[in-house]
Amino acid sequence: MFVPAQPESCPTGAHRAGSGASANPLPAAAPPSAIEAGTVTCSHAAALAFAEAGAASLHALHMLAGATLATIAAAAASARIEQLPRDARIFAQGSLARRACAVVTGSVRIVQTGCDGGQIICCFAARGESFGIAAMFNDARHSGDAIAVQPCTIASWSKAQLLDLIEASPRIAINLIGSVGHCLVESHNRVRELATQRCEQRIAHTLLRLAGQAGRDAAGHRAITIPLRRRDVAETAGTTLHTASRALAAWEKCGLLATCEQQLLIHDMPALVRIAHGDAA
Amino acid sequence: MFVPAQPESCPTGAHRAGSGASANPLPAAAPPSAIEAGTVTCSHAAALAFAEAGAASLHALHMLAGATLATIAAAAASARIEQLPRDARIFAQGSLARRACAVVTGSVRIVQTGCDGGQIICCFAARGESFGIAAMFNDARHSGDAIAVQPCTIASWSKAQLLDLIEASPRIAINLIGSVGHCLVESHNRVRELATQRCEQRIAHTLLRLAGQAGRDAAGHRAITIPLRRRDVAETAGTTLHTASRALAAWEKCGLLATCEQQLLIHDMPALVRIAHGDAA
DNA sequence: CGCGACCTTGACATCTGTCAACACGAGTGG
DNA sequence: CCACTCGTGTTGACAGATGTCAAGGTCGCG
Repeated sequence: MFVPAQPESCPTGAHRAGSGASANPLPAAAPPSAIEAGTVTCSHAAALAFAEAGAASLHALHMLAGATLATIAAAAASARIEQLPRDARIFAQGSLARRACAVVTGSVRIVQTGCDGGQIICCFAARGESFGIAAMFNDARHSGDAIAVQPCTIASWSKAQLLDLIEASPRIAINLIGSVGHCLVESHNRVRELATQRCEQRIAHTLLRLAGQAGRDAAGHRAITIPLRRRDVAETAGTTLHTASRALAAWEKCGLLATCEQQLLIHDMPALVRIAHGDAA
Repeated sequence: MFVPAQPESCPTGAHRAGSGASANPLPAAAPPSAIEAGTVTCSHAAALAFAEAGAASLHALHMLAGATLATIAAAAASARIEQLPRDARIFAQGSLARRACAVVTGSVRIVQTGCDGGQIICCFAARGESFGIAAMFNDARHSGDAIAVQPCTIASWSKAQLLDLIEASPRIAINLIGSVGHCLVESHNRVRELATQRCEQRIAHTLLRLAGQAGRDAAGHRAITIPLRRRDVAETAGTTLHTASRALAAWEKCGLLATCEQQLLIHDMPALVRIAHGDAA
């Protein structure tokens, strides 16, 4: 359409395979690209349950916000709905983007690996959010792996199906522009933070963003509902595991936050905001 | 639509005004938000010339790629087309996104300023590209200033007009998703580079990206048609003026590239690619 | 001539990535 | 049951890249 050529940087899977660095070879355990291969991993009973709940659960998808009931029904009819286990790979970096995906339940992380082995987490997709959209509409390849952080229910549509839905209800396209646009704005914020702020500040920003995206309020604290390893925090904040670990350990020590079963609980939001602003330097 | 709340980070104009850092107060010379205010700065003669050329020039816009002649005519009919001088501000960070813009001629840079005064260039928009889209479809505020790098011709539509166009031709929405999606992919690449690569590599990547986006081949070299100050390179690569200057000066010294009237000429692409890959460490 | 915008260069401090070692729990196989 | 491996997290020491501070140079312009 308007992408003149493959960009010069090389985050593609093909390159990655050729890299000698191999900081993170693909986990042999993960089934390759469940969605792409059409490998439905849900049990029969679960499938039935979700067929019933199907249209109902799609109501909550952001891409269908404001759509008519007829549109939602049409979307539900053409959607492929799958249940995937933790760590399943939904699509692979470098593969052609054939399907648009949305998270019905669970959460997904999009991981990009550079040809030098450097990894970052592009973003997390939480309940209701779409992912894998950007590449599809450019007829391009996915710029990262999509991995199920938790057991997930994922809805997906082929490009043709999605185009049909859009033709019938441009509202979906509007929503998708908003969705991708929101990611873009966040990404630009991350770029600025990476370019101009300290590690500590960036980690704080990362937590605040995640708390805003997938937070749940509880007794006196706010919990990030996406399970996070230290490594995830590091790769989202654009630093190393070591630095992230140090910062989080220090904050735990002074009671600012706590981790409980890979869930982060933020006890003192104002303090975190202050750190993010660089006030408490 | 689906943005729960304003993110915790604070790149908005309002914050910026309150910041004591003020590394870069707004240039007093620039007319405030020409497009927003409807301040048409083109001469009468120029206006006439462009009214004639109007529909013709819009053909080249990526957002109208593949659209029918009728659609393009409709777009041309509702578009506001303006000529802006160098350094004009097309919209301001923090202002409500009311109009979708596209570059007919010239080029635009989108600059984001953090509340701490930190600045980055989110992206450049070259001929044919759209900008200011992401924020508009989220009913949000612009995440950066849009500044004319050169004298520009800018087409713009109100949200209502654009929605009408999309209703009539969903293809436009598809193109816009692709456009925003392409920005997103590039932005993720930048995030990865910032998080994992050295300054030199990032500067090299920056130049390669710009050469791909707005390059012109000439006798034995490739020229970046967007005028670039050292500072622009630095803020695009996510480093300081000083470091960027050092790297570029060194590369000029060994004949890898040259600058001529703010135009960068790359003489040895393969070498630049090698540096970007980190081979020539 | 003075001033501002832009660029260059040098010296230095320090943040943070890298290397290394260790602890802990879960799973696995003997 | 034990030994072992693997993934994950923590901590310390250290070097080096790069931001910061400082000074000066060039060019265009009023």
